[in-house]
Amino acid sequence: MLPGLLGYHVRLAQIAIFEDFERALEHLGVSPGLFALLVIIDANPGLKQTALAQAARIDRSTLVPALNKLEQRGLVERRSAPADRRSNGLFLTTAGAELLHDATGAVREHEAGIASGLTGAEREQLMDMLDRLAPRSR
Amino acid sequence: MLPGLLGYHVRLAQIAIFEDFERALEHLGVSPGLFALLVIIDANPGLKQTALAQAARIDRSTLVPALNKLEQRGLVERRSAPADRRSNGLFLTTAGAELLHDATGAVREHEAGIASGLTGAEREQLMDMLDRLAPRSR
DNA sequence: TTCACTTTGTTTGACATCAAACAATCGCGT
DNA sequence: ACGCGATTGTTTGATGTCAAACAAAGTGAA
Repeated sequence: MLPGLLGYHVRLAQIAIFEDFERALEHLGVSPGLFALLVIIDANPGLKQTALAQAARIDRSTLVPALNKLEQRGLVERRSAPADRRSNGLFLTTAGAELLHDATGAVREHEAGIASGLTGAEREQLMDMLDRLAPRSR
Repeated sequence: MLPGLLGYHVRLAQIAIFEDFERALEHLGVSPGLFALLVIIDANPGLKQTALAQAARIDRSTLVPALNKLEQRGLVERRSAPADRRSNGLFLTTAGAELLHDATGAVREHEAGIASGLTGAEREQLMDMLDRLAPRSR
């Protein structure tokens, strides 16, 4: 039964990919979730926490301890916005930008590794088909 | 950056599929994880807990509260094995088998829904490519 | 202006998960 | 027969996640 279900294969692939990602970026202390946060902040300096949570597809409340960790490690800064004293603008520190640079290189190698069983065209097609899955939920 | 990564697309697909699954089987109180357990027990009556955990790709310790819930709901039985007093043989009750039957029908509809944007051939190809991902981890 | 409603970040509670430690039991080698 | 190591199920602790509730701050309508 299970081997005929798309969700089963997607879940197994997800587990395998995240395990490989963790292994590839272990020396940098970067998980898939933290990497996504760094990438989004880097591309959108000054982003509010709520907006970052939406972009990263996690709950506002889940983001809080993650940002605390990144801030304690000196990778991200929360600057209270002058216009709206409720919200924080998020910025990468120099150390954060450097770590993101190193992590990006490691992620590229990881990506090549997990896709090594696929041709370039298959890889594109795979991402395309994944995006067309579960249309009701999008 | 993120939209070029396989892991990103797989994760989004995974979230969407599980959300749809939850919605489709909400009336039965069956999550993807519990469904997998029922399917595996049904196909392998008398299975030990450790073996079930391996088959379902979860930790032995994670299985304990899940089985407690299934047992409390009267869907699964733990029968202590006469040959090895450490282990429990797992069996579906009549109620468990009936629930699994209903759930299987709902899962078939769910599967058709999430795959509605794909042709049958694409669906097969998608599962095949997912299985060829992250070869280092298999 | 004032007051209800919304937004923002945070705290708390519930739950799934893994890893480590544990007692009970088993099995094997001597 | 005995004892050491492995196995089995469980408990405990840490982490990541969502949902609900909350205070502080902003917004808009009467």
